[in-house]
Amino acid sequence: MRNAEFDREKVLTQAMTAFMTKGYAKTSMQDLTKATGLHPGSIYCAFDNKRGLLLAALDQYRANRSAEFEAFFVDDSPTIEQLKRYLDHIVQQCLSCDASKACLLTKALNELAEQDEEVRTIINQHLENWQLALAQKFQRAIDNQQIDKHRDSAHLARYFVMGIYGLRTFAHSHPTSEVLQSLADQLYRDTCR
Amino acid sequence: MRNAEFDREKVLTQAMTAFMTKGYAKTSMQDLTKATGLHPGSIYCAFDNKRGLLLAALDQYRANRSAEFEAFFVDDSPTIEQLKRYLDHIVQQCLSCDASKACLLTKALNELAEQDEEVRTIINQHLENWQLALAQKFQRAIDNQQIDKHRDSAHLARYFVMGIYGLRTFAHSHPTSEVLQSLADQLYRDTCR
DNA sequence: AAAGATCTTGAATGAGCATTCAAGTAAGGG
DNA sequence: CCCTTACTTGAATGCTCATTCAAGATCTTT
Repeated sequence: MRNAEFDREKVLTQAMTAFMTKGYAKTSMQDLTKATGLHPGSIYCAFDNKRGLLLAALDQYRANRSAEFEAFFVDDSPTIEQLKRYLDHIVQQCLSCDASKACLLTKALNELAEQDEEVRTIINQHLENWQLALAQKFQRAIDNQQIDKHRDSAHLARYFVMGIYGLRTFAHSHPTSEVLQSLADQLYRDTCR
Repeated sequence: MRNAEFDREKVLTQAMTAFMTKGYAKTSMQDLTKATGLHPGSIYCAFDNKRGLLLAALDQYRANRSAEFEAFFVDDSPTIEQLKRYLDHIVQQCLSCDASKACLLTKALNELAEQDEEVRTIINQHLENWQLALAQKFQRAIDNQQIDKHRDSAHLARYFVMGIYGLRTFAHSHPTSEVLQSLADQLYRDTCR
């Protein structure tokens, strides 16, 4: 026996960055060998092919974002304040100049949804889990009387998600932080009050 | 002298469809010759290269969408009702199964924004013009006391645009028409009331 | 320390890509 | 009605791509 020498998490993080920066189609295997430090053979041994590497990267991206999300909801401040801080965090991501401004899930969905049914299904599953997790937070805020009890948590979560999709697309035009923040602030008002 | 034999508008419409369906990178020149009926030489003669064809297609797409937009605002019904009908029209587009569910501008922006500064600038210019046109409609609605006079038309237009970006992304997960419509309805409520 | 198992290496492969260009074809002026 | 001019044609070009694989390296077990 002999174990693989590379750090899977590190490799996937670097692949994620490459895919987010150039998109799936424009990221060549040569780009990926450079980014990951792995030789083609190792990539094919570990991930089958380029598509397999994308799927693995998508999965790690999902896990990272999921942990990042839950971290906003561990303290005991009011849920709507936690939601506000989460939203502000996304605004900051959108304003950053590195690859993290994009969301790998939506970027891949945009590029591959019409071409690859399996990728579409996997990404939609991830996005739906995120939406369901958000709905739970909204429900908690409703239960704690921070949000009007007549509102529907599932609808609020969908609207919140829609707003974040919109913010991310809007960020491509390099708006000022004030403009982006004012959009996020209204999104917060329209969902949490 | 001798004139070109092909119908430029028809060719660009077919190229648009190809780019919207497969994305820019995955649409090969072979795809484009099939879609347009033109031979490679003719395409290179008329549009320089694949990128030139995209730019020409983007410009016609912008013109089509601009005309489509203005058509919603020619009658003399209240502006907010015109805005509502425009939004409902976009929901219908998002629900359709053909290539028209995507927006070529945002699709190309997502794919090329980080790679091609000129394309990004051109697309952002088009999107900003759309946003400005929307702001004028919102201002008209404010002037006619259909919308609270304390609201800012530029902000409302940005929020409306953000919502439409979000709706389009959301549509990739094939939601029911009820779900998508309820999101659009809230977007309408949050901007027009 | 030697054998065996598994991983790493990176050049080779063949397919598909954007682009070119020289030959073919048709229009319109004289 | 011919000749110039321009457009059309599509095979050829050279490049880049994803993928493979046989040789080499390294770890673990005995």
